[in-house]
Amino acid sequence: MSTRVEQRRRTEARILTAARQLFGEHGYDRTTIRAVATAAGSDPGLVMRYFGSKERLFAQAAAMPADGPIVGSPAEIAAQLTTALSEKLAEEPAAALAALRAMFSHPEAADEVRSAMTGQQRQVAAQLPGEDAVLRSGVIGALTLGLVIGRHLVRLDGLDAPPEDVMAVAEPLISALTKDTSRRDTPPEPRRPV
Amino acid sequence: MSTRVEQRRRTEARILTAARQLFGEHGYDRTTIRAVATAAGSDPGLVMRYFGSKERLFAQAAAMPADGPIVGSPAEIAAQLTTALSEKLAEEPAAALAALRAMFSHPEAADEVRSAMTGQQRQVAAQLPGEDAVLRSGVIGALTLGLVIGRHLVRLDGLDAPPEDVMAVAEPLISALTKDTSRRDTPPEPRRPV
DNA sequence: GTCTATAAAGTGATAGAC
DNA sequence: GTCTATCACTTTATAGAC
Repeated sequence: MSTRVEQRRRTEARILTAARQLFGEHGYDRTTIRAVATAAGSDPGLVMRYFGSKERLFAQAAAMPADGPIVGSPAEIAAQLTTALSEKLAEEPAAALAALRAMFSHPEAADEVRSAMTGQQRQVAAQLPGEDAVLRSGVIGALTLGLVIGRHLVRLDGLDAPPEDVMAVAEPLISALTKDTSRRDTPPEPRRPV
Repeated sequence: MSTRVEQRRRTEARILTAARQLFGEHGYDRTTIRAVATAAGSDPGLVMRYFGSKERLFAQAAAMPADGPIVGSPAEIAAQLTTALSEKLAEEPAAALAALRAMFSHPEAADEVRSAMTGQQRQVAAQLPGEDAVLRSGVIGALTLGLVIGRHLVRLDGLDAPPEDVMAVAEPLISALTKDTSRRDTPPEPRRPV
């Protein structure tokens, strides 16, 4: 309300945005409170005062926005997973990227990512047919992880194509993985145009 | 030859093994020269004397063993990629895992991994049919990356299955990706037994 | 309330004792 | 040749000046 708390809210938001970007670029250890403060046009003491510790600042900056619940037939599940992935490829999800980059050196970040992914995978696996539903759901997770990391973090060759093009290749894979694999092995069938 | 250089060689090997494991577990920054020395039953000064710097120690410990050249028809390429992936899932490639974990916070490690993967992807893409060969080859890379990371580094749910089981799910995907996607979209066809 | 100065701890690297 | 002691630096976190 008052200009005081308004100003503080804005500073906090600036700090969080700067933290998200720096954690996402350099990981946990190499992102210093000093650098965050400078990037946010503030100062280290203030960052500590607002967030208490580097760890708590990270937790707020890298909180993974949970995808909504995924329910329906295999085809519907495939569609929802495809849409979610498509968004993650198109729009550089800053908080998730910070968590993803940091997870390889900062165990707390790994827990955050793992619990988010495990939650979704279990949910999906429970609705998929086949004895290997858990495994297939794990492969969907791996594919998603690989595509997001490969595009935004590692910048793998070929993955810098327009999101629609990437999804045109990924969608049939996800679709196939939502069906019972214990009775198939032939690759996708020819279709029409590109 | 002499016991002197023999002993030294063995100590160097012990240090390298310890370094690989620790870099693979904790990443670059959180692996200290002191910890490596202790794990190798040696001492920090010696590690520095042998390897010159932490960066050079890492470079030797995390050098990615290049996969052999990949050539042939799409089906042959798929088979070779499948075999290579299968090995990476079965045997915990210590050096590669060190490079993979470190790459997210240590740019030098990222270069190492990226150049290894890009080299292989370009090679594969050049031999695949279709306008989107580069993209499909990138998706193969992302899938491979996701599976290796998901299994060994992140321990994603469902990916702790026996390597053969994981490959039974992954192989049709790789096979599909080696074929021209610009004319397909239907998922894999039903087959016979599990 | 905001920021400066500093404390406490841990790092890679080095010099020199054995 | 091997290892101990230490340097120079950087970090988070805190205490207190404005």
